[in-house]
Amino acid sequence: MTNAATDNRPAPGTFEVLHEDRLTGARTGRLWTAHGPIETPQFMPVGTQATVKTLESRDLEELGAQIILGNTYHLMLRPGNEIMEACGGLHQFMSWDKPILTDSGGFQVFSLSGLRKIKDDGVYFQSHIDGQRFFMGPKESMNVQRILGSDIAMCFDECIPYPCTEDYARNAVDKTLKWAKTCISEPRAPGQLVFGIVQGSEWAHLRQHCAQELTAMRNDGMDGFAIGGVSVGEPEPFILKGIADSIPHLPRDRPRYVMGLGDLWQMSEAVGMGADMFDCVIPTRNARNGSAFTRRGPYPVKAGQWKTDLRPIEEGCACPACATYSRAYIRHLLNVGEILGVRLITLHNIHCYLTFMRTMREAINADAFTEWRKEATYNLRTHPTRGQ
RNA sequence: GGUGGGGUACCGAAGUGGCCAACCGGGGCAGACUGUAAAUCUGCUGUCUCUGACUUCCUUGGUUCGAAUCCAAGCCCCACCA
Repeated sequence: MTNAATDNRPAPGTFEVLHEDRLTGARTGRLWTAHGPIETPQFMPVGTQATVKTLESRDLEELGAQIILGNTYHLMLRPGNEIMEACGGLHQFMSWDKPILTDSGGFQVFSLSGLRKIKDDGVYFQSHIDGQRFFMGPKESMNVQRILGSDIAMCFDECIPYPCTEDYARNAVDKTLKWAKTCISEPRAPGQLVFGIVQGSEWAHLRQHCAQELTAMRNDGMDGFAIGGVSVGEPEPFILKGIADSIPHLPRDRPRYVMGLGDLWQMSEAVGMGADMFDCVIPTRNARNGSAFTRRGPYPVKAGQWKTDLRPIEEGCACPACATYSRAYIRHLLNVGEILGVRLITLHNIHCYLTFMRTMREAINADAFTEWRKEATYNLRTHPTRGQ
């Protein structure tokens, strides 16, 4: 791109709401970052360790990914700050020049709960790799994210497990808010945005309080807002409740990101509530475990019934895997443990997710979101056969 | 032809008198997976009228209250020797 084009770009953090649905909270938008715009609603593939597993940056670009995730905790351990700094940051390191969002390590407070101790100022972790002990608080997390040079840095938070007591949740919210204040005032990479995270578990008043307190920081460097502590093992109604309890208390003119949500149907529901961004390991992890996603729901490609089925993973799909290979072949690759099998399904699943979001955006722009969602719901939730 | 070793469920392989429908691994089948300690994990895998019953451990016959396990014969496989 030319300098002129770069110069004319809106400043990082600019969020244009392009179209709002009349019947629901759904909207389309465009969020500008230091590495360009992302269209919302958007799905962000997860590349924890500087790679969306099995894919290279070129694949992601060809699939139409507009933004991917990296992880502060994991990248701090390996390759570590020194190497990352020497390599010019995450974009240059992995040859990806589109936007990157980095998770702060807050999720590891949850997922590595057996290897950490939470204090008022941060978290003492014991490395899952070699047992080395280290401290990560809001300052440490933001420093790592500054070095990574992500376009969107997440505030270091405490991702609350489910279920938990109200007292525990209140305490976690207090810490998350206190840490958020620290996060927004730490040094940043050029143009780097910072998003705060709403916690509160299943208590509406805690989520409201957290959302309002974060919103109050919007003029002090809080560029966007996320909903955390959902999809941490709770039943689906609680996932949707956590989102519903949070979104009404977040500003309409700022991006809203539901963290970790990645069920297609759940995302369409969340968009209806006004959510703009999502990330999830489901399409990539489940691909590695042999499951493909389609417009009609997921199904196991590894299943023996496809042994001689010459159809692609999904009929009518335009992804590189479906363009060339049969499910019989891919099933065989999975069956014998060939790495290409999981890569092909990963390509397909990411394509499926990105296409799902693109058609959703088109439907919103065409004032047809409700109809689109009705059809998607039918296909995803009530279609009787899997894989057809 | 001789000597030695061996034949166990789809495959490999434990078990050498009762706790054996038979450890374990592979394969097969099914399920789970939501800001990635995950190319991982879990369950099932003789038959049935399935909280019980029936038929199994090369074949046949025998010993024993009781046999995959002991004895005899036969068939087959492997190694070495001629």
